[in-house]
Amino acid sequence: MTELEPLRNTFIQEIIDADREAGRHGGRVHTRFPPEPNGYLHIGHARAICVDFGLAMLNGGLCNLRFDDTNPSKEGTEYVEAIKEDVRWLGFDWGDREYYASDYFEYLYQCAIKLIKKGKAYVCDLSPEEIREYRGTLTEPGRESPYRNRSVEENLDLFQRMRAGEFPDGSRTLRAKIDMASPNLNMRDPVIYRIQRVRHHRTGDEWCIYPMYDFAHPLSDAIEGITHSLCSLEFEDHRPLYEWFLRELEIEDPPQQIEFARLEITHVVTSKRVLRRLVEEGHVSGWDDPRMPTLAGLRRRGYTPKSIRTFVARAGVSKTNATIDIALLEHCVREDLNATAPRVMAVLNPLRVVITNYPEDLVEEFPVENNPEDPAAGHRMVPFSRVIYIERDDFMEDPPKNYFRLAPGREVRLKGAYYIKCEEVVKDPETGEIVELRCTYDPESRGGTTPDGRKVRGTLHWVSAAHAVEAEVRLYDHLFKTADPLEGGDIIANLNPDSLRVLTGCLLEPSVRQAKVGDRFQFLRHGYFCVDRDSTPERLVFNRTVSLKDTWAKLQKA
RNA sequence: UGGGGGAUGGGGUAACGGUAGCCCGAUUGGCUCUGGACCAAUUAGUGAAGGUUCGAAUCCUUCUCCCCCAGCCA
Repeated sequence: MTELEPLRNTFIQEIIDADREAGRHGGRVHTRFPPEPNGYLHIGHARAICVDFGLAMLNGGLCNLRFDDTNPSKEGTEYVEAIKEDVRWLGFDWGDREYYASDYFEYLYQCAIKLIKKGKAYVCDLSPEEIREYRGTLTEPGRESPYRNRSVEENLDLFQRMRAGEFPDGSRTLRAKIDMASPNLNMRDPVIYRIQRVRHHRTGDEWCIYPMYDFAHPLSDAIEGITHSLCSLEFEDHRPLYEWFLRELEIEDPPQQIEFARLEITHVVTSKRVLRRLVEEGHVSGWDDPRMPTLAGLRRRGYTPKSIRTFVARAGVSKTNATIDIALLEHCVREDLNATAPRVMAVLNPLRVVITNYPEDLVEEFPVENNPEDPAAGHRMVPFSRVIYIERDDFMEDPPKNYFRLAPGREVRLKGAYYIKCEEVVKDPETGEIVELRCTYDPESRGGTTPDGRKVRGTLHWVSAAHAVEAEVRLYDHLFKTADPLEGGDIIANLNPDSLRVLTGCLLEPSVRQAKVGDRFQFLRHGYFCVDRDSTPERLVFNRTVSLKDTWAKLQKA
């Protein structure tokens, strides 16, 4: 995965280098990717995955997959399966190191007991509202809980009875005894265990008390021998707490938490809450709608894992909150697909062309290269006959001077076949719509060049009417029309009404007939497309992954 | 007006006291049987003000702006 190489150029790598030089952690590098199984992974997670796994890989270390499943009310097995599939798809392997915070519940419980015995934790009877009141504010210190100075014995007894299920949900908590006057709110006696009678997806009804993230995370890292615990910026404030637990529990060779910025992209939203809303309100067809920034959506859209890794590496990793232009992501898929996707001719909006001087029943086959970027890809034979279809946009009755395509009296090249000249435009007498072009071909131009070497500026793609395969093509655009989906405060108002255009009756060259779900192609002069899972042999369905850069479109706009 | 972070061309990201570089984008030109790709060039930057120094994006001082934190979420 050489595309991950730029990750060496990050402040995290510098820390790793310094650690190794100092001989810390015995020179080991061991990271973890710790998703909470409460939703689908999205492009934002891709950075975390690439950084966690990538940095381990780049440093000859290991990365664990650990499900942070300490809140059963939101989590479920369906998510763990989806997450595993997505991480694997992105190209990473955690070997047999698939862990769950819930595997450590007993150990965590014992750690809590230890804290109580040290006088560093206590059972608190305050209600959630009271805890909030006692916590103070950003500018005022908190007040100590009246239960703060219970004896070790009483705390031990109460905590054991919490576990035994003697108290109702929410009635008591176990809290770390730190400092209610700390300017860091996280240090104001944070709750480390709550009572919650919710069935856990792995431990079932074994527990009715569950540890909080701040408590479970450092200890899970410690158990797994993690050296560098990488997380996002909002946890910077939690680092003192992370370290407090490790210190109080006398963990040897403790892991260190290092924070970096989340990945934000223009025209994209990565909030789980918002993504869920889009799905639930039907603005998209599901979590894997090709417009969704989920890994499942990107996969269905046709993005390659490699292009996403490249994107993450090129975007870089820092502590600056930054929004990367979606153009970089699109550039990365184009770059990958340009090198690998077989070319195919597809007429999305067909215009019938009759070549009047071409024999009525003749069918010729022309070789067309599968990928000019890759000679090894070879070529295929494409059938040609008297009636063909070209793109409606490739003809203009009254063209501007910089239009190189077909127009009355003009000559163009049909890719790999012949030069044709437009002789007549046939219109529907009622509507005036152009229904057919009547052209002549130059037999001398067979294969795409003429002996006289005359230049033709335009080369069009085409399909033979008699051999064409019909397909549905779904054209996707950014889900949000504004670079910042939150602009103006109303996400829904910023939805791009043209984010999906479904084209039916598209005509493709016959070589695509065998295409299987997930196969990727470049439709010549259009963009990159892949076969959608809705596709059947009778009814092919393609998704546009990304368009080709279109300088003509740009010229038109100007 | 508590605490924790952050500011380098249009968007990202390097440079760790010594030529501000790279990627994306944009623009221009070249090439082309994809108006793609490719090639070349251009564009444009150290948040502000002081200070230290032969020399400052980098060190010091002050200021400005932005992000995060008051879940029994992670």
